[in-house]
Amino acid sequence: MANIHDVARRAGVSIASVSRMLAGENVRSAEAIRRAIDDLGYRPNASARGLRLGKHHSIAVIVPDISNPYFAALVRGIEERAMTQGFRIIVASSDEQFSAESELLGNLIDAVDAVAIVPAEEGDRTRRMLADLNKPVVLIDRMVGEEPGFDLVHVDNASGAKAAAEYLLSLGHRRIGIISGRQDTVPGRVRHQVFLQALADAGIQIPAEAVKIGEFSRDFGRRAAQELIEQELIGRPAGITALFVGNNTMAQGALLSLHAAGVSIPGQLSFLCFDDFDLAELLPAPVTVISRPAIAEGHAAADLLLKRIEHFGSPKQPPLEHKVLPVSLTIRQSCASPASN
Amino acid sequence: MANIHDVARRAGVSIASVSRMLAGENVRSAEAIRRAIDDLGYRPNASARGLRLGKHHSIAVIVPDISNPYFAALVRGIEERAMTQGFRIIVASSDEQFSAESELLGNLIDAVDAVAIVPAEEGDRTRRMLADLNKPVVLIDRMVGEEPGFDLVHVDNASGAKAAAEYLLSLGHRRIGIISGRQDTVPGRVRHQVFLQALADAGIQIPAEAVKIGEFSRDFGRRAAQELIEQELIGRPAGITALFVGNNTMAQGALLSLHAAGVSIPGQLSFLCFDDFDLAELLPAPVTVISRPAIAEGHAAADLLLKRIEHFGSPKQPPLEHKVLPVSLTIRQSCASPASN
DNA sequence: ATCTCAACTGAAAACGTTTACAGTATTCAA
DNA sequence: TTGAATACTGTAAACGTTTTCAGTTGAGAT
Repeated sequence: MANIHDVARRAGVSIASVSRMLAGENVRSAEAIRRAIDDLGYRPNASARGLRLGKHHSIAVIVPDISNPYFAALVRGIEERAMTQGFRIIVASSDEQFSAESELLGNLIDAVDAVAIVPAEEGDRTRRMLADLNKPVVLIDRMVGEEPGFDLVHVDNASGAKAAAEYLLSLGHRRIGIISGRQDTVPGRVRHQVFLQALADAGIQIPAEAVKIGEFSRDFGRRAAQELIEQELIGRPAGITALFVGNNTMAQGALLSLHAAGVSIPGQLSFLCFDDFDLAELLPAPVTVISRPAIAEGHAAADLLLKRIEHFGSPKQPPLEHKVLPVSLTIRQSCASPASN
Repeated sequence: MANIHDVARRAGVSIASVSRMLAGENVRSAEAIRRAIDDLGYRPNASARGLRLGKHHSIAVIVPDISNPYFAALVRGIEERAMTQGFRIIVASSDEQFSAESELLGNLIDAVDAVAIVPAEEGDRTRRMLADLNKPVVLIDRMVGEEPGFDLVHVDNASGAKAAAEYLLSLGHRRIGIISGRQDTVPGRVRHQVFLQALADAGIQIPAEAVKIGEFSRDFGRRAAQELIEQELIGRPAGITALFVGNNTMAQGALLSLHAAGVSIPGQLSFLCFDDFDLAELLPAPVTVISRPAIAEGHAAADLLLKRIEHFGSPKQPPLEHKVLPVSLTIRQSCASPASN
């Protein structure tokens, strides 16, 4: 591989001129240099440049699982925006594990200028680890402590959960079940609590046995719905008439169980979940959802990061931003008024 | 950020000793060095190391679109395997465009040791571009020319298409429609031709108007099915009784149209497609598919690449490998015998 | 013809590593 | 106690850039 010296020699100039020409400065022999570069197929060495500049033009993106369509879309959004500024993204999946996450970051951190992360854990050790990185960080979707000290991109979980509750109430539901994700995460907790609060405000209390809390996983969704069925809370006169599920993966699992048990939606049960998903509209009962703008979240995260990278190290940092993106209730056909009984 | 000199000074040794200790060699002052490293929080600089070694421990992964669940799973497979060997992956989406792809690669190539790619175009210019990279390359899912000169990971498209045709024939279908992807790609071409050939072998000919060829996109699938409906080829006595679709995204689009038109599956039309997809089993008629092992493809690709990286530059390269992974017919409920009429 | 100023140029240092080489300390045998 | 062999150590060069600093060139004004 040709290096800058080869180019300089062939063009009959010093390496400084080549470097300057590449940087866009005025150089007398620009034409000769350009020709030499073409002839030799020269491309500046990224490591050398990174070493000299202390920059890498890369962003680490850590998500729990890249094969989850929501995170894939998020990554795509970050990628789109970062690319336009000449940044590349290095993607890694944490598997929702703090240990994997911190190891990943340890390996990656020297090769990137900034980190976009959907943290596995929202505890203080995550905050400390990220702070120790000493690089720009943007937190997506989740939190770490009260005052993380990083830029934030969230969706409006509270409004979404409230809208869900009010929609169900407006249809006349009074006995409602809920399947929620981990309460040590912002989306899990906010969606859960706001939904319950909105019901409480209307004087409705959910019986404890109709509340399921666990992992944000398809498998937990499946098991939780299965339990509800076995508890005879679904499809019975005294059972629940509506079910709210905290995210799309759990919802898919729940749907699997409900389907297997032959529960008719919305006939026997109204179904509503957070996060849209592919094909939601094709199901026997197209699912009504609170949908969120995953790609836009990625854009927002990248924008925040890019801005911070630009000013990093300088005395006057731009103020921390907390971007909250709107969600919307997408009404399809999985909810109906409860059969009067 | 502390560098190796700081560590050496604090431990009272030369930088060479620190470097050696880090490399796992025997060093008398290992303990002191370890302590100094901890105290200072020293981490070797990746750029400097990359510059010196000419290695980066990264793999570029180029897919058409990371937000497509199939590619996301593929990436995950590559990631899983690469990670175990201490390699990171740099992901980028080409949007199915050669220009984007080559630009991406131009930017990335100096920062990676190898490339895993699902090429946007299978033409010779792609082959040339990849060959010019002068780094290990593995082609996934698609081809570039007859003799690409790279390692290959494919799924057994031919067997899958054949199995699909034979299954439909065995159910008694004789008038069959097909929606296929771009014929300038291996998956598009092989699936299309083998399916047709298998029918031809049974003496069955598909009428030209029941053959739709286009992009591997949801939108094309939607339009193609819509055309079929408007041509009155579906749901009419003389129409087709079964439809084979070349991949999952087109299938989802087609399902959208069919659903909107109120076509009952498998009552009026048997439906079968290549590639499994999330929720396929939850649809009103759970879709029968030819499923492929996306994660395993990723593993295979990473293994090939890792092996080649290891031997790169040395005189005796391992021979080029072409790994073909099996697919399987997953029978659900979208296919039935045609109503006799 | 001379001077000033602007515009450009090149040599060299620096970024943080790894490693060849030459050197020094340690061990062991005699 | 010496010598040879072994084990470790440090110096310095190299990787390919960017950038400072001190020139050099050329244009324009006088």
